[in-house]
Amino acid sequence: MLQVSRKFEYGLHAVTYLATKGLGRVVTVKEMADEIGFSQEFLSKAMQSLKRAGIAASVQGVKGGYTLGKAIDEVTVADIALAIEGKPHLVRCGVKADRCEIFSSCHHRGYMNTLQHKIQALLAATTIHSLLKEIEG
Amino acid sequence: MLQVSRKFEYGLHAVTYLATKGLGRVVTVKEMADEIGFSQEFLSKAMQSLKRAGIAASVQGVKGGYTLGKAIDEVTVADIALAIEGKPHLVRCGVKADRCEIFSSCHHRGYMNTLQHKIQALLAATTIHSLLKEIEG
DNA sequence: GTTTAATAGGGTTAAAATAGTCCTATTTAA
DNA sequence: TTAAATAGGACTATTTTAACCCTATTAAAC
Repeated sequence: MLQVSRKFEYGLHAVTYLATKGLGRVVTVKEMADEIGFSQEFLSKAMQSLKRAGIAASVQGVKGGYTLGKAIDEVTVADIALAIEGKPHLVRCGVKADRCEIFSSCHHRGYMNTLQHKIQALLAATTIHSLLKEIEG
Repeated sequence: MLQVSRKFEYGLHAVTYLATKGLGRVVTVKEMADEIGFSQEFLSKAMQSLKRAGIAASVQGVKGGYTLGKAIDEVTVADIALAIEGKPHLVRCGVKADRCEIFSSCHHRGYMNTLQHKIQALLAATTIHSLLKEIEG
């Protein structure tokens, strides 16, 4: 259905939230979940993915939490999608050839691949910095 | 995960298959399923959707089947996606506001909407005619 | 007229993906 | 030592997608 996952939406909100708080400020998952308005446990998973990708940095222990791991003009929406949803596959055969019954005779692969790259380029064209500017007006 | 549905893939293959056969030729679902290589029953559903949208035309009864309903330069990949998957909703709140817990406080809606429109524009930029040229080289 | 091969489509089941929860371990400030 | 946080594995529930089954309708051929 060409829809992003909720986990991605959560992650994007979290990153923009962290960004408005500034690079230094350590924010707990609880605070973000309360402030933005969704499930703490699930947001926590998104944060772990963002951390592994270096987009967020974490501080463990009491007084711990998350901060941004990179400058806001060095992270794009595509990076966040990659961190949370993994490599994009517009069509099944991208995941694994044997996912498609007609892999060998398929004529659309070239087109679908370029289409996917173009969509990726759209996501990569927005940095958190530019997204914030759009939000704040 | 930003992936198109299999039904859409089926439909796109069917449309390009019909296109190579020419506007006049009536083709059965069985022939297409055999030739392209997938489930007749499921492809049948895709064809019904394409027919409702006017992209395919049908002939009932013995010797019946499907033909293209429009000229190949008047149908875009976006039209096929719309016919088969319905109106696109990149994010849940597009489907229905109450699908999102934070609808009223959400800051990303504007961006996600423009992103969606850009993706639609990508799909709308390819007609069956241009897709065939790409395939046939 | 009857048979046959096709589309039309409702309804149900099966499988896969997504979302969400639970539990335990680890870390570190107080 | 306690408490508040991240880390992450394992499990469950929900939703979506894919597939299947069955019956009706249509129209050519006989």
